[in-house]
Amino acid sequence: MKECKNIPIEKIFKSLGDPIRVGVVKQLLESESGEKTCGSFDYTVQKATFSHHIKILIESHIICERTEGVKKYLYLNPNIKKLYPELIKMIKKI
Amino acid sequence: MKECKNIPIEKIFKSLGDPIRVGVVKQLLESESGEKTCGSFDYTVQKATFSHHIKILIESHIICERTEGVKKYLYLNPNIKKLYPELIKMIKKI
DNA sequence: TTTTTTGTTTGATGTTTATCAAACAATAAG
DNA sequence: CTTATTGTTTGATAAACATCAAACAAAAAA
Repeated sequence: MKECKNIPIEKIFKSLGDPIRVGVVKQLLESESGEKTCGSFDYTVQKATFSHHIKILIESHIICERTEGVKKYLYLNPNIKKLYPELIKMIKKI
Repeated sequence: MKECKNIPIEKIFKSLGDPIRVGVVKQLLESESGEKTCGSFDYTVQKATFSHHIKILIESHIICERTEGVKKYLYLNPNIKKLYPELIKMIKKI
């Protein structure tokens, strides 16, 4: 099974196979600036749980983070957009 | 989170978040006729395990089955192709 | 009728996952 | 220095998952 720049497709699918995680990506796509702080998302779990999901998205290289003071800004990995533009299209449809 | 005709996107992603299952879809895409019997796939697990993965793909409506005598033919769900053509494109890239 | 082919189901086992509460860490503000 | 804000880590728990071997089922062939 070929891989695209070390981001295997099944890992991407697995990462997005959870409503909270796919919700994060959707909310990022809908955000004006393209980035959001962890605390600014809509989610239905405890923040510890949410933090866990964010970690998974970062480890699978779907999102990136940028720290500014005490806040952490999340944004979509530009590589993912380039490698799998179809993925973005799909999630925008939801 | 909106759904497309009762096939929620995160369920699709979850189903495809496994190398064996995404491999099944890929092999179907590569097959001339568009369908294959269970036994004709390349896989690295016991047939009981493979059968389990096939069940998951069918329950998430990614593939369909058609029985002919003692054989069972699998093919991609035409609805998935219509609703998420991007998905097919992604998997073809692998 | 017996055997072969094709695939499923069951039961067991170990792993991974999602979740929470509580404690923690780092920065900023008072 | 103390408190508030923002987010992470840890430890525990229950559920889901991947896997295998063995038994099973249904149709076809011998």
